[in-house]
Amino acid sequence: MADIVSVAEARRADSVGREVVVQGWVRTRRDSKAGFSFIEVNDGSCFGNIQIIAEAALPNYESEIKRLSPGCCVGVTGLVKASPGKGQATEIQAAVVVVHGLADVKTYPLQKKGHSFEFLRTIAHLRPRTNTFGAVARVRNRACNSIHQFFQERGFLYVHTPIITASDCEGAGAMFQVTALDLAADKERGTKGEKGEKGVKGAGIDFSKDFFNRPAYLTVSGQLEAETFACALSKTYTFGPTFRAENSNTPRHLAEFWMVEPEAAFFDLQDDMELAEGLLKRIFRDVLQECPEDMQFFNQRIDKTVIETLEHIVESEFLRVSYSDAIDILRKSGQRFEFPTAWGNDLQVEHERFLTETHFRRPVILYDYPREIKPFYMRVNDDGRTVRAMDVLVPKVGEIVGGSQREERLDLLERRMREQGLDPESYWWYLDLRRFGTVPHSGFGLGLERAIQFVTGMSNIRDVIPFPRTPGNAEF
RNA sequence: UCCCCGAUAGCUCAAUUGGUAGAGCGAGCGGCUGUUAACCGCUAGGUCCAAGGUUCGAGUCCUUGUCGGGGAGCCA
Repeated sequence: MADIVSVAEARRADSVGREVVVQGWVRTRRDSKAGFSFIEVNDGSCFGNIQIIAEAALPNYESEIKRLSPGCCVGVTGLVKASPGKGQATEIQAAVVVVHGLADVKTYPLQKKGHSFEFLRTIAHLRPRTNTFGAVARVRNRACNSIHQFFQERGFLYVHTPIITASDCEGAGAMFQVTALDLAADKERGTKGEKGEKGVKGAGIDFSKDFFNRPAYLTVSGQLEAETFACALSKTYTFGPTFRAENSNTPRHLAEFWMVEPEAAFFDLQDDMELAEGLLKRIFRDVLQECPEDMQFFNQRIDKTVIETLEHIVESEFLRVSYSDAIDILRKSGQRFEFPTAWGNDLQVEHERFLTETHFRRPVILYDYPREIKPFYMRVNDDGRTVRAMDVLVPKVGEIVGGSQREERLDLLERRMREQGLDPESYWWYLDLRRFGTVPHSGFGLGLERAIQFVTGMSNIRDVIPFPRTPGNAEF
């Protein structure tokens, strides 16, 4: 009886001699006048295809097999043999070829040739069938697995923070509002009655009658909620989707993206940096080891330096440079920058690129930023002018991790909130963590897609998430 | 949101100073072949993004819009 096996398994040399069934989608078919056809089948289990030898003697050879084209779905029963040709260790001599579904070659959008990523984005439902997007999917899966393993092995608890949140002031950018109200109907009412309020946000809408009796939003970060669990269970992390309604149109931004956010009690900024460095190295090492074929592909077709870069990073220490030292380096560099490099200004992309790509040529962790340019929850240093923030910057992608030691002192935290125009009242539960058994703690956020971009060398973030959400784009 | 660039065959792209639309790949047919981004020959295939405008004449110049790319801001 034939075993149902993956293409990955059938490709292994030790499968020679086995009677197997493989199932997948046709990539190409080449006919030989010697009386048979080569069919390449891929099922996503690995980068490579399995080559099927289909003899003309098969009963459905003329009726079906010779009509097979890219995109058709087949199941093949046959004997795995050592392949005499170049390019593959094994092939399958087909005894039975079942055609599950044909794909009309005139209308099927994917061809044997390479397509531009811009075009593939317009057929996001079919692009997983391409080499590149299959490889991205496998690498992304591997990275997610590594993230969980990394934290689980270190005793971090996976906490599910809410997707819908009522706190509209997490300070990480514009939010998507969530409502169960019929906004179209409410808008009509509003414009009929009070003409003056047209155009005002929420005009004519009474959110106290909404589902949550208040305005609600999609989360921009699980950090504040994760802190509540860190202040009880010590080491925690969240890993889930986050949403930003910013009108960002860049190859590094998405409206919906996945973020890893560890939050750990008794961790200071040093511990936080070590944790971030360890996590990134773990992801890189695992992907290199576990996805060699996919990485080889990225190295050949996408970015000829990715493997070398990742190997180098895994072996070397991330540099740690204070914000103040970074400003000194930039000022003394002799480089001309569009934006001034004065102490107190936030670093611009050009500055980050100079540091990671020209000056240090590797990942850098910057820390101790000016308090004015960082959010309220970051712990103020003894100098009073900096906070314990840290950003991990990598070449090309830029900021991949942003984190900090959190302010655990109630009075200072409240003062910082008022400084930034926030009302401590609305953060009563967050402040309770400092009121009752406060603890030094730290955490960071890792943008999953940016990490995948860095690992694969893919230049546009829209091509490392299955279904990208960006301004004006949610077709699939 | 701002700046720059682009949109022509199914895909990737050409088209001179404004003068009747081209190639490669893909597709169809034929040839050849243990092939592997196969190869060789022939054939078909176009609302030149949309709407206005300038002109005897617009793929080409102008305006507006839509979509895409690059850069910037916001950030992860």
